Amino acid sequence: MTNPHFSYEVTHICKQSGARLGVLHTPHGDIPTPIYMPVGTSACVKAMTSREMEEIGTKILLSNTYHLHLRPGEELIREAGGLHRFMDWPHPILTDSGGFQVFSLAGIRKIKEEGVTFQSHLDGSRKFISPEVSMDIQQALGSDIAMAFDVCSPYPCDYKTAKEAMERTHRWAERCKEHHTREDQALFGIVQGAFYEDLRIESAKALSDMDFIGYGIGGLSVGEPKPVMYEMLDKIRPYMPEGKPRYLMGVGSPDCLIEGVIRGIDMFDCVLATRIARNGSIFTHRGRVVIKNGKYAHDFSPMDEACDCYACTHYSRAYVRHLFNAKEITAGRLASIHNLRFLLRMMEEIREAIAEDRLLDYRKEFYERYDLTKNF
RNA sequence: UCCUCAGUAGCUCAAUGGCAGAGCAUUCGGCUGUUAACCGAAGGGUUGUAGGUUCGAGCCCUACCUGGGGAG
Repeated sequence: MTNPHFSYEVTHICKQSGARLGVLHTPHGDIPTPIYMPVGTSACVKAMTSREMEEIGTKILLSNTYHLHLRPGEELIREAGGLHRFMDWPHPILTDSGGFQVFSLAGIRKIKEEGVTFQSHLDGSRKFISPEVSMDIQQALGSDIAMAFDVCSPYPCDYKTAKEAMERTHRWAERCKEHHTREDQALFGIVQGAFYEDLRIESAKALSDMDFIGYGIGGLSVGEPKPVMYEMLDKIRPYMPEGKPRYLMGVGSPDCLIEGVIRGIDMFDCVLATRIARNGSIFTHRGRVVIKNGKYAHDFSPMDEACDCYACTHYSRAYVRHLFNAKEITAGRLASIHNLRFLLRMMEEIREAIAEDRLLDYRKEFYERYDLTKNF
């Protein structure tokens, strides 16, 4: 199936690692892959303005069907002229389907074949989202990429439950495809199957047969050890369509980005960078730093001397630490600017490394300088 | 000078005569398709001082010290 608004081309394959370099063309611009997508759940990357998002090099960002449906509602956003205009982001947007919210808000929902009934976390009112409803909402929002409404299973998860969740995800994927009509919006299917190799492979094959424009890999990074996630990626890789973008959903620590790209992933999104930023932690080229710690009270060097972001070129650790200490709202803003820039720049480096066939060297250099066990 | 009230964790305050606590602050940790500017943990005390009563005193009694209020 061809769509005039979307195409994905692989431009280079790293001879050293097999990782791919590509470009995803969308109605709001081209996206170089592999790419990291900052998350703006409620039509806003927390603490950031769209101008700042552009300045740090964001190519595409994420928003969320579930949250925008509850507030302010997709009709208001349609009235505003669509999500791009509403939030002043003229570049690509991907919307998550709400499937993950159904999973993470467990306890106040009931999943049936038809769809999910749940209580709004905002006012307790009864709501219903089905594959069709999710498609309607995402089409009203007008994102460039819509995600299928899936069933995410937990970790650990027994085989029967995982299989049922996967099979329902497949049936729902068909319904999403059936109901999705907007040509200027790409629909991605989502591979599930928990942590069972055969289910993951079965899911990858089933989704491939449905011929989506791109594929999410869901249900990972839900509490399992990293090697377990990496193993799943290795297992399904041969069964993922070669000419389509692969999106590892919800993964975005620096080490996971590299490991994911090496395993053939093209797209990532993650709240980690912005969440830990607001809570006083930052990424640096040497590892994670809890910048609110007392030991930085007199440290007048930048958060990361190797960083080119606005925060690092203008402010010191002591200053940012003071802002956290004083509960100034700018603390979370500066840390967010930095953490997002850190990941975006790292992805730029990864793309360069792929182009120069030296991604394994890049990974080696990364682990030599980036201490996963200590904070500095 | 007298009367009166009050002195408990860095701060503001709890605690029938029966294991001395909370909130905030401090320190440290966690955070992966955001219900998160959030959540968790730890450190911190000769209960103003000195005596007394009591099996047992932060609490009751005496004196003193410090501070607030009042009278003169």
